[in-house]
Amino acid sequence: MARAATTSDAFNAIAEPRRRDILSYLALRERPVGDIVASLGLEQPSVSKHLRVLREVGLVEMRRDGRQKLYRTNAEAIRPLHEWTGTFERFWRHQLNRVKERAEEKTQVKPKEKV
Amino acid sequence: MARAATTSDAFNAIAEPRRRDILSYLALRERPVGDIVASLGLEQPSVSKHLRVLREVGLVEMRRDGRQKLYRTNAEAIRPLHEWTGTFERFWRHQLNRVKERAEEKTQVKPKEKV
DNA sequence: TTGACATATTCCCATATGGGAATGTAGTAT
DNA sequence: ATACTACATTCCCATATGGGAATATGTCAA
Repeated sequence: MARAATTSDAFNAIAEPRRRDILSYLALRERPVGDIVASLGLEQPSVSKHLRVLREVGLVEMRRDGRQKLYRTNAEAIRPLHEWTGTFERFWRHQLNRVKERAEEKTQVKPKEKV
Repeated sequence: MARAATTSDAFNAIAEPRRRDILSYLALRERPVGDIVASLGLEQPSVSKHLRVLREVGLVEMRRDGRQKLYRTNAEAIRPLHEWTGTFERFWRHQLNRVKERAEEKTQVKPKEKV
């Protein structure tokens, strides 16, 4: 088997940096494709392809407006990623505490240290 | 250009479901490779390859213990992902509020509704 | 209809997979 | 040295890219 499709889930879809840029850009408000092309400096077909991937995993939504298509980020779809990464929060807190403790030990050992 | 390397950053590394499983497994405490193989039911070479990817982007750390190698998750490396996804939190909150508002409107329109 | 505009799709290609199988390497024990 | 254990690497291959170029589709205007 090769690598999983970029459309297999949100984790794969956001692996591409340009798609993350697009998501950030479209989070503020809906925009036509042309705005994305102009603002992010990508080729139009490239943007369309990225939008398709994002749409297939539910990360963006689209509505038609005349001959334009207005896209916007569906933040709800990012939430599971935030929650999954959040399950590690207590671990990096512990790691930080350990670092702090060591720093405090050092301070006790070398009280003359410059602050 | 093809797709970015899985080792290009943490976003690409966690796109693979098995690597996410490994990260969760190794977050609790350090483990030898054999434990991962036994617990997650993957082939040993496959686990070694995934661990290499995770190590190259700093998501796991390793120390030798006799003939074993003990791996553990470096939660700090997951933090940037949590923070990036967190930038969308206010947006999904807004979306939720809108859903709630509409639900409340409905309740006013139909006060006889069963609760 | 014809034309212009906005977006999407298709085709081609270099590249990077992830799995399976086989092999390599390092550490330990005898 | 030999044998065994624990991991890592290599080779092969089917598959899925993402970019560029070209083309197709859809919408509005005259």
